[in-house]
Amino acid sequence: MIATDMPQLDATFAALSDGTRRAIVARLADGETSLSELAEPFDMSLTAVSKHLRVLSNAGLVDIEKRGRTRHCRLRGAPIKEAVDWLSKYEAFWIDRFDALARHLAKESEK
Amino acid sequence: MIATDMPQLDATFAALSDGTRRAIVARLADGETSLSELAEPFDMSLTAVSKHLRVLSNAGLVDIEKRGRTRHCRLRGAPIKEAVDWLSKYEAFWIDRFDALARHLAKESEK
DNA sequence: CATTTACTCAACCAATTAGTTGACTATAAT
DNA sequence: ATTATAGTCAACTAATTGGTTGAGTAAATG
Repeated sequence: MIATDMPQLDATFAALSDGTRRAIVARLADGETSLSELAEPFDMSLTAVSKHLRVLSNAGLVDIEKRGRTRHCRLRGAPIKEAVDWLSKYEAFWIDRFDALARHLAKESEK
Repeated sequence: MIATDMPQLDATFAALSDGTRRAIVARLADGETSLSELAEPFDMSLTAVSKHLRVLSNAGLVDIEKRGRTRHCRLRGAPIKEAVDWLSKYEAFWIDRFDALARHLAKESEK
């Protein structure tokens, strides 16, 4: 049998498969914010953005903290790291040749 | 406005959000195979696996070549690289602390 | 106290997804 | 020529997704 059952990875990749949610992640990388501020640049209802945020929250990508009447959102890195770790297993397929060459030469020059 | 429209990235992350498809990717990293061979370990119909493979193919993650009556499948790295490149922008959030500390110390010691 | 702000919640809708089965086509093997 | 293999295609189903609106709650402000 093959390990197909990795719900955290499912959730992370699914969360990142939507442009609005990736934009939210990008925004949160610049600093914590409230939902309203997050929603402002998007051409959709606050409810819609709230739902996207919940998807990110369920995937563990953002932390939502109730502070007074606003919700403070913070980016969490752990799931992103897990995704990168998974993708890294297939490095051989996506490392571009210049990179690969550069690394090879770097290793050589260490000797 | 924010760049939410990156259909290739949408497709790549969506394709990778399913365990069966990730298992197919993992299998193909070990070498090219036919659909039947790919399908063998899974507890689902050949049609179902064929559909998963089509999702991967549409996302550009695998290349399907008709060879006689079998389909030969090969992993393509470019979309994976694009995903890694996107995720790398948020490195600061997922680099683990030992790594981060090590880098910090390395930089300090350079002075 | 009244109002505005920052949300949540429930109900609904249309589109997509992940799976099934049954019928079909094309190639290879006996 | 017959049969088995490798796979596609169409039709169906159940669940999920991404969006909407309208009503409601909780906290800050006038």
